[in-house]
Amino acid sequence: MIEAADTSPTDFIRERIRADLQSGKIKQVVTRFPPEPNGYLHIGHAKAICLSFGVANEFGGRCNLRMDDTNPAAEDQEYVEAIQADLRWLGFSWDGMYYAADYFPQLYTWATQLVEKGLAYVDDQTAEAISASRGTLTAPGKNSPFRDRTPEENLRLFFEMRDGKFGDGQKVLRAKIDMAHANINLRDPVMYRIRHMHHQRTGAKWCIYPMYDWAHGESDSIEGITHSLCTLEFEHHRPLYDWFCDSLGIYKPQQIEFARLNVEYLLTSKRKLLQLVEGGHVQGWDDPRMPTLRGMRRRGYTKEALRAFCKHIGIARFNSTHEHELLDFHLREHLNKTSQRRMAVLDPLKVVIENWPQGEVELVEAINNPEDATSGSRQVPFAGELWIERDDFMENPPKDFFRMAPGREVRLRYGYFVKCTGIDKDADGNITAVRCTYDPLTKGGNAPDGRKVKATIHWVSAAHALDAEVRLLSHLFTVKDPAEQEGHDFLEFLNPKSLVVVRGKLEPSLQDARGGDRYQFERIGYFTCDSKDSKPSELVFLRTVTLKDAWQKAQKKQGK
RNA sequence: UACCCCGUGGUGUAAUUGGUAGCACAGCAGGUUUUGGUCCUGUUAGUUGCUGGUUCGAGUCCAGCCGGGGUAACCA
Repeated sequence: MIEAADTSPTDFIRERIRADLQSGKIKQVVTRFPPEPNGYLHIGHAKAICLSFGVANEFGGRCNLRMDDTNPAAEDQEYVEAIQADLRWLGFSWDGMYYAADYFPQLYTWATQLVEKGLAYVDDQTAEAISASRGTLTAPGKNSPFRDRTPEENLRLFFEMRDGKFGDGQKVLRAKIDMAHANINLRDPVMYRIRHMHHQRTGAKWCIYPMYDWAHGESDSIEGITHSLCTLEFEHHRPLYDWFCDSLGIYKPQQIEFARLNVEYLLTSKRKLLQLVEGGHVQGWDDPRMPTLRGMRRRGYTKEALRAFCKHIGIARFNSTHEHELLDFHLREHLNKTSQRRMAVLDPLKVVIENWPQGEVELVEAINNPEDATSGSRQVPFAGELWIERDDFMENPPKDFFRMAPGREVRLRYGYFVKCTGIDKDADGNITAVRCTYDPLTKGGNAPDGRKVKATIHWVSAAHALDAEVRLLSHLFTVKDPAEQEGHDFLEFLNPKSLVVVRGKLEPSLQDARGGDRYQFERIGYFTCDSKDSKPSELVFLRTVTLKDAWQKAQKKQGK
C-alpha cells in the first residue's frame, strides 16, 4: 500500500502521512470529506475530494463522507442527495456516511463538561454586543459582563437553552479562552446559538445548534480522523480546533490546510454561484456553463478528465490560479481517445456537385475513431447536394488558406475530391451556393494518380441532414478573474456570448444520439447530446470544448 | 496597524531533505497526417522575491527587508 504511494503525486500532505505511517504514529490513514449540504458541489470541491479520497486510497486507509449540517438555516435534504450523487459520478465511494447532526448528543455532553470545568459560559449579550466587544484585528476585545458566572449557573442556563426556555438569539454558549488573544478565533468563540428551526435530519429535536468550530474537530475526533484536510482559510481555526480537543482530553486529529482551487474564468464560491442561479444569469445549477459538477457533467466533461486535472495540479499552501487551458488539455486528452467522430455543419453553405449523377446516393465509409481501432466504422450518405461549413470557403483566399476556393480542389472527407467551378450569389452579393465538379476516381478520398490536396473538409448530405439545435458554450465571463475586479461586481463581466444557439446540419447516424452521448464533430470540437433537453425528435447538442484550431489562432494573431 | 501563511520560467508544480533547477500546460519552429485535431521532434523562457549570513557547497538552514494572501458571522 505504501508502495502504491510511490507512483502517486507527492506533496507536503502525502509526505506527512507517509511519515506518520512510518513512525507508527498512525496505523491507518483516515480522512473525511465534510461538505455542508447547502449547495451543489463544484470543481473546487473536486480538488478536495480527490485529495481526501485519494490519499485514503493510496495509503490503504479510509475516507468518510460527512454532512457538516450544523446550521439548519440553509441546509436541505435535496443537497445531501445531490452531493452523494455527484461524488459517485466522480467515481468515489465513502467508507462511512455520517452527519454532524448525529453527534449533537455527544457534543452536548462534552459542552456540559467544559461548562463544569469553567471553560465555557452562557452569555446574555446580543449578537451586536458580542461583535462589538470582540475588538478588532489590532485592538483586544473586552470581557463579557456574564463571563464570570459560576459553573452551576452556566449549567442551569445551558440546560434551559436546550430545553427551549429562550428565544432565538437570547443566549449563546461561549468558550472561555482569552478576549485579548491575537487570534480573534480564540476570543471566547460562540459554541452554541439558539435556533428554533426545523433541521433536515433532527427535525425539531434541538433548538440549540453547534457552531462550525465547536462541531468540526469533535466530529473528526469521534470518527478517528487522522488527517483533517481543509482549505487555507481555516488555518486560523486550527488553534481553536486543538483547544477544544485538548480541553476535552479527547483524541485530537491533525488539521492540515492546503490552497483552494482557482481556475481562470471559473467561480468557486457557492455564494456567487447561488447569485448566478437566483439572478437568472444561468438556467440553474446544472447549466452547462456552471463550474458545478452537475453543470460540467451535463456539458460533457468526464470524470476522468476532472480527476486527471486534479491530480496534475497538485497540492500546495500557495494561493494560485490555474490557466483554463490546463483543464481544456485534460478534457481534450480524454475526449480524443474516447469520442466517436461524426460530421456536422454548424454554419451551412450549400455545395452543388454539377457532374454528380442526378438523384444518386452513395454510401461512404467513415472511421468512428482513429484513436480507437475497436470503434469500427459507419456508412455516411453522399449525394450531389451537400452542406459545408461557410468558413471552409473563401472567394478571395489569402495564400495560407487551404480550403475551398474558386478553381481549387479539396477533399470531402471520406468522399471525393471536388473542384470549385463557380459561385451563386443573391442580389446582395451574398454567396448562396458553391458549384463544383467531383472526380469519380477519387472515391474514399484518394487520387489514383497520387495528386494531393491541401485540405480535407467535412460535409453533410443536404437530403439526409438532420436539423438540430447546437448550443455553443464558451466562458461565462469575459475576464479571467471576475471576482477580483476592483470596484466592480462580478456580474458586470458576464459574457453575453457564453451561450450561442445555432441550427446545425448533422449526419444521419446522429439520429441515435441519446442524452449524455459524447462525440467529436470533426474539425469543430467535442459535443454532448444534452441529457436534459435533447429528444429524438428534436436533438440538442452542447459544445463541450472546441478542438485546437491552428488556423483560427493564426487568424487572430494577424488580426492584432 | 495585530497575528498567521506563502513567494521556483507566462501558468502550475517538483528537486533524493545541503550537492547550482526537472515535469506538465501555454508559446515558438519543424515533421507526420483523409480532422489546420491527434501524434512525433526540436526550442524559447528561471541570476529559485531581495540583501546579507552559516557552509567546501544553499531553492533547501539563519537574519533582515520587500511583495502577495488570509483573519474581526449567533456562516462553514
